[in-house]
Amino acid sequence: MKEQQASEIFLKYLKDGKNRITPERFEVLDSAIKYEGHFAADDLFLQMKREKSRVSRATVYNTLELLVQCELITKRNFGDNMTRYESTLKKQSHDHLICMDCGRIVEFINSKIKSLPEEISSELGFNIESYSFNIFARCKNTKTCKFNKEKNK
Amino acid sequence: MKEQQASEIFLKYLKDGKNRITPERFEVLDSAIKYEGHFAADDLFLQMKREKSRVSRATVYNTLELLVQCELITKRNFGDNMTRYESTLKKQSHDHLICMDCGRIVEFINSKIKSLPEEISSELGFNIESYSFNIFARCKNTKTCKFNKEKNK
DNA sequence: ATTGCTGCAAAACGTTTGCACCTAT
DNA sequence: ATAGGTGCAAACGTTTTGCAGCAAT
Repeated sequence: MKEQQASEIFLKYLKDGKNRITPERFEVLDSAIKYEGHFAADDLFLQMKREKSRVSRATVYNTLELLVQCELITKRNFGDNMTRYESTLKKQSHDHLICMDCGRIVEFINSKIKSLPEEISSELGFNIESYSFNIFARCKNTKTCKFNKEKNK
Repeated sequence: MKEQQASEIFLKYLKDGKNRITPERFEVLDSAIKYEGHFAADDLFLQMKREKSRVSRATVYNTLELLVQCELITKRNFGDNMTRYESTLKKQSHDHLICMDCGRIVEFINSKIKSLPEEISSELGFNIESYSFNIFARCKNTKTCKFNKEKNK
């Protein structure tokens, strides 16, 4: 998917839902797509602020929710009570392993997981919406682990 | 596992770790075991307070962490930025489906998941610590869904 | 003209911390 | 005697809200 397509999808979503089309919302979309890796809402807000954007914190938080709803970004939870987001643009669906020593997040794809969430939902009488599968682990080889929780968020 | 065994496990854990053995800590253990289903730290604190316990909020939060470390309770995250706990006493390991309409939490056991987290960790060069697998879904039959997010936490 | 969206600051929320006192060792 | 734990309140970091003004329809 190209960046321009993302704008089009967002535009369509806003129109269909009778949401207003504002420059701020597209600023947030652009910054979210540009952001490398996982980010908290406030990370994005601060980054935008650094780049002299005038978009407010409230708007960033609100817009991220809209972007989740039209599936341009994904919401993640790595067990630290902080919502993280991730653009779906360049990546296929994947899951995460979080190193409990250094906080590093490793993405992986495992074919055995793929069908499970839908299968289980159906069995239980539900329609799946999404799922999250996180593994919490520690590096076997501590040399590769930087023991730096702060930098790897 | 019986409740008394839990106290013994906790006692052993505290001694081995050179942590002090205090009545407050065992009060928290007892209340956590008694609590039906999943609970937030503050839920437990308030419940204890209602039952005239004098244990402080800080002690409840601290002790819950100790109980997680000796595996008497499990930490959960259902994507709402709130840490939830659950006694491991009466149940085997399981995963959760959360209804996005009513907030109901359905527990399930699926044999295909069991070995996956360890397998994947190992492949990636990590030692597994724990994992979380949550499915977010909506009731197919809306009649069974109470649409009451507040009460089903 | 009418809503809905925005920016700002303040409030809310769950959680953590600082500190003086206390208590298990 | 001395760490370490406790209770309390205040602080913290993330997120939400209230409100006046603004801008997309």
